[in-house]
Amino acid sequence: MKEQIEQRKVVPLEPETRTLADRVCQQIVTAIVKGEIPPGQKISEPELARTYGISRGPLREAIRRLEGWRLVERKAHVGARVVQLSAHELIEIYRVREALEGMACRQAAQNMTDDEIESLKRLLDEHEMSVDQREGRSYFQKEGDLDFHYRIVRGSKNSKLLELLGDDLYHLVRMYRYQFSVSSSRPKRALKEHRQIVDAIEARDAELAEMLMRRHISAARRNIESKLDADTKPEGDKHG
Amino acid sequence: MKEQIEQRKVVPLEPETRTLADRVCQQIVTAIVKGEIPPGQKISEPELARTYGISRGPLREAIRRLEGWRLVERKAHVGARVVQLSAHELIEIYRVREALEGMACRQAAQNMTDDEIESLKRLLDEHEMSVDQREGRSYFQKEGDLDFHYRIVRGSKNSKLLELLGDDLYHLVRMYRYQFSVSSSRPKRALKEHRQIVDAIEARDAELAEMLMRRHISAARRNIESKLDADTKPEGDKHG
DNA sequence: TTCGTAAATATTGTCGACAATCTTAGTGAG
DNA sequence: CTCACTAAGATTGTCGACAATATTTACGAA
Repeated sequence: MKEQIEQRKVVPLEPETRTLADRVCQQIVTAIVKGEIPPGQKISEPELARTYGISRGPLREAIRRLEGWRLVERKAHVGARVVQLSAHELIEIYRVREALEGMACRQAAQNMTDDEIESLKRLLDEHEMSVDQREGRSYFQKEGDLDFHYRIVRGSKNSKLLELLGDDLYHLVRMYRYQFSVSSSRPKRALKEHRQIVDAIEARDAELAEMLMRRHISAARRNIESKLDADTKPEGDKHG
Repeated sequence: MKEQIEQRKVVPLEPETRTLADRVCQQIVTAIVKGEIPPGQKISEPELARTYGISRGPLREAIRRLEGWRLVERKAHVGARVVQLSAHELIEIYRVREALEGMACRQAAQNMTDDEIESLKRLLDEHEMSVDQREGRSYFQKEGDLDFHYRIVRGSKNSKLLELLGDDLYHLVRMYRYQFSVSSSRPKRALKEHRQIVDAIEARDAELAEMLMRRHISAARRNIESKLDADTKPEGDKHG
C-alpha cells in the first residue's frame, strides 16, 4: 500500500551528524508548535537544559536561532518567552499568506512537474479518506491542510518563498492550530477547494490557480475572524 | 535645518543594556551588508572573536541568530559562511518583494496617517536633491531607495510584513547592492515612480498604489535580469 | 497593613578549557 | 609523479564556573 514513503534521510547509520544545539532546537520547535510550551511562557534555561540533558551553551544557541525565526522573543538579562500572537497578528499572517501563497500557486502552475502534480492528487485522495474517518479527521484539520500548502509552495520552485513560508509563518500557524482549535472547521469545503486548486495547476492555468488559492486562504482568514469575534464580543454579553 | 532627526534611542546614558551577542550580531550584519565580509566567505570563529574582542560564546550565539535570518549558512562541524545568492535567487527575491510590497503598498494606502504621508513626501524631496548632486547620488542609489520602501512597509501597519521584509529580505538586497553595483541605474526614473506611488497613497487609491509598486519592483527586477544576462551571456563571446 | 528598601536568591551573560571533528601536511607505496 | 593513508594542526562543539543583572523575599518604618 505505502509505495510512496517520504524519503527523509538516506544516512540512518551515522551517530547523528547534527549538532546538539540543532537537535534541541528542533525539539523545542516541536514542543512550541504542539503547545507543550504555550505562547507567552517563559523559557527557563536551567529548566530546559535539565529537561533535554544538555548544558546551557547549546541550549542558548538553539534559543538564539529560534529568536531569528521569531518563534521566541528575548529581552536582555531577563530571558526568552514563546511569542504570543494577538488576534490581530494572526490575521496579519493570513493576509501575508494570501499574497505569498497566491504567488506560490501561480508559480506552481508553471513549474510543477507532472509527477509532482500526480503525487499531489494522491495526497488529496488520502485526505479525502481521512475526513470520512473519525480519527483521521483531526489529522487533516491539523497537519494535513498545511501538508498540502507546503507542497504547493515547494512546487513553485522558489526557494525564498519556501524559506519565508516554511520557516517563519507555518510554525506560527501550526502553533495556533494546536492551541486554539482554530483549524478549518469546514474540512469538506476546504478539501473541495484544494481539488479546484490542483485542477487549475494541472491545467497550467496560473491566473486561476492564484485566484483560487487567494480565495481559499481568504476564506480561512474570515473563518478565523468570525470565530474571534464570537469569542471576544460576548464578554459583556455572556450566555443569552 | 535638520528638524527631522531619526529618533533611534532615548536612553543614551545606560552602559549599553544590550548583550554582547546582540551588539556583535548587529556589527556582523553591517559588515556583511557592506561587503566587508563578502558572500561565500567562511566565518572563522577564532578570527572574529579576536576582531571584536569577545569570546567565542556570544559570537556563536550571534552567528546562530544570523543563521535564523538566513544571512549565513552553517554546516555542522565545518563552520558558517555568508550566504551567496545565485543570480536566480536574487531574481526570486525580487519576485517575492513584488508580491509582498505590492500588498504593503495597498495596505499603506489604507493605513498610513496623513502625517506619515507628509513625511514621506519630504523624504522624496530630499532624494530629489540628492540625485542632482554628485555625492548624494550614491546615497540614493544605495540606501535611499530602500529607505523609501521601508517606510511604505511600515506604513502598511502590518507587523508580520515588516518582519519578513525588514529582517529577512532587505538585508540580502542591500548586501547585493553594495556588492554588485546592482542598484537602480535609473535613479531619476525610479524617483519618478516613487512620486507616483506616494500620490496614489495620498489619494487613498489602494488598487493603484499596489499596481504601481508592483510595476516599480518588476522594472527593477527586469533591470537586474538584463544586467545579469549581459554579464553571463558573453562568456563564450568575450570581446568581438 | 502597606509601602519602600535591602539582602538573598535565581537567572542570564561571558569566559576559558577540553573533547570531537574536520582540514591540511607529510610520508610512503605503487 | 600520483594517489592513498597517516599524523599533525586547526576549528567547531560542549561543558562547567564565574560575573553581571534581574527577581524574590525579608524586614522595618509610616
